[in-house]
Amino acid sequence: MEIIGGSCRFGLWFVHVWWNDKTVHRVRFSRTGIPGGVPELIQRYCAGHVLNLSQLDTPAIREDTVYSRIYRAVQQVPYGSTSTYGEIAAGSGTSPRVVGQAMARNPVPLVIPCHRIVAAGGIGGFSSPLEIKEALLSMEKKGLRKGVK
DNA sequence: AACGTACACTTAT
DNA sequence: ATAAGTGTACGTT
Repeated sequence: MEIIGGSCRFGLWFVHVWWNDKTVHRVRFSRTGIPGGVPELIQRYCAGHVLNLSQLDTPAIREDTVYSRIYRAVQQVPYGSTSTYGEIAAGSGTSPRVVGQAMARNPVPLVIPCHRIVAAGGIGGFSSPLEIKEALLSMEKKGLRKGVK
């Protein structure tokens, strides 16, 4: 099946998604939108609904590699909570530094919620503006508090 | 194929 | 505050 691209709004940014059916191949953030739609789940997530995007399928978690193991561990982190690089490392049999690398190269943010992984002593980093990581976390926190919205 | 360097970190001085 | 330790990837020999 052919991969289609689309975007949807998230706060000040646009989320670009390349996907087909229930499989998401690539996600990235941008200041500008592109034509086309995104999976309904992602649309609703961006609108503030409390839902776990890890139910979406992505090739990145199917490989038999260290990164895939890490990504699967990251997907276990529930909406609105956070984990640390160290914890993910322990859970996937590697080292924190590697987790950082995996996050930095994450092809599908949101689907693999790398924004929920923070440093032991602070928020840690983010490839796109750190602002986005903070916005996502505070949105999730807010969503939990309110129940749904 | 080996080698050096770079990392979105951590833990121990 | 600083440094040593960590596992993997990537570019350069």
